[in-house]
Parts: sequence; C-alpha cells; structure tokens
Amino acid sequence: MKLPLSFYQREDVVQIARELLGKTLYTYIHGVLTGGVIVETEAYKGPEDLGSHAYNNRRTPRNEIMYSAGGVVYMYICYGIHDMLNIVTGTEDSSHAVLIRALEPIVGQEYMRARRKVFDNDRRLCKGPGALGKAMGLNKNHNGLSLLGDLVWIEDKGQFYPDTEIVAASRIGLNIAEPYKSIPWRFYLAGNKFISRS
DNA sequence: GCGACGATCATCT
DNA sequence: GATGATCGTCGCG
Repeated sequence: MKLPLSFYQREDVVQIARELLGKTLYTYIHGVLTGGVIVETEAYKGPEDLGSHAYNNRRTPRNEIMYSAGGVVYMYICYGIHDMLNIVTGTEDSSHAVLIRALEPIVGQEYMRARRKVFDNDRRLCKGPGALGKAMGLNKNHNGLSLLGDLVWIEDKGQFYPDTEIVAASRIGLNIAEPYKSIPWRFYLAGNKFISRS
C-alpha cells in the first residue's frame, strides 16, 4: 500500500511528479487522520533548476534535507505564513523535490475544515500548497519525516491516468528566467475540481 | 468568476 | 534590508 523507497529514490523527479497524481496522501498528526488524493504537483530539479531552492548546489540550513535520499518530506515556510509540503526524491546527495499543490480530500474533512476555518466549500480545503499544509496539520517541525513512517505517508491505490487526462503546464509563482520559468513541470488532472487553478 | 492588493515573517545577503 | 514555490478579501459586475 505505502509507496516504497524505490519509488522515491529514482532520479527522474519530473516523472515522479507526474506519477504522484492519483496517489493518496495521509497524515496522522496528534491522533487525527486526514487524507486526500493528489491532484496537482510540481517538480523541482536540483542544481540545474533556477526555481529550486537547491539551484547551483545551494545548501543552507533550510534546504539541507533536500540533499538526503528520497522518501522524506521537505517542509518550508513561504511568505512567512504558509507551510509547504515537498517530497524529496532521488538518491543521497541529489536534491530533487516535488511540491504537492492540491488534494481532493477523502478522509477527515471535518478536521480539515476546523484547521482551515473553511466551512462553506470543501473544494477549498487543500486547494494550493499553503492551504494543503494547513488542512493536513503539517508545519516546518515535520521537516525530514520519513514517508515510510506513521505520521505522513503516500499510498498507491492502483489509480492510473492516461496521458490524455494529465495536463503539463508551467509552474506557478516563479519569477525566474527562461527556460525554467515556462518549463512544463507542473502536473494536474484535467478538469479536476480541486486543483489550485487551471 | 476574476484581477488587484495587502498581510506577514523566516530566511538569506 | 529584501524577498518570496501564497492566500483571503474586496470590488466588480
């Protein structure tokens, strides 16, 4: 059920980002189980990618965990407010990661509503990386947790999507030079109601 | 439904 | 001291 380390420790982070669509992400935080189907991701490709925190082998206390072997989470705070969930991939010393941008909630929606203070529209619960982190109870203190542990993990339920149902687009929110500004490393399920935007 | 804008602070220079 | 891998609200219509 849980994705094995071999899934995460491959080198092709773009392929992994695509394959994570349809997988189910769970957290079990303070005794609360929440989960949802991954419907939107972005790949960040280690030292060559201007958009990556690990661009040019940049290494700081914040991004140190990106250099560990795949299968752990990289949490960081964006705009001083939002806790973002990333999946570290590749082998030891490679620094690729996948940002999880949106989920379709399937478990623990009542807890997600309370954490988000959103009670009118479940489509908004995990719509965007900041919202997702909050709904799932994740913050930077969870940085480095193993995806084979019991606090945060990803399961494969055998979902499969043909290429025609997957959209590849440019990543959101990056103010960087081409070609990385427009490279199609954002993936989402075509027509899905829970993605952050079309 | 959509665009503009301000909030807010950890992190790095 | 400047900068974000963002979000909620407001005005509009």
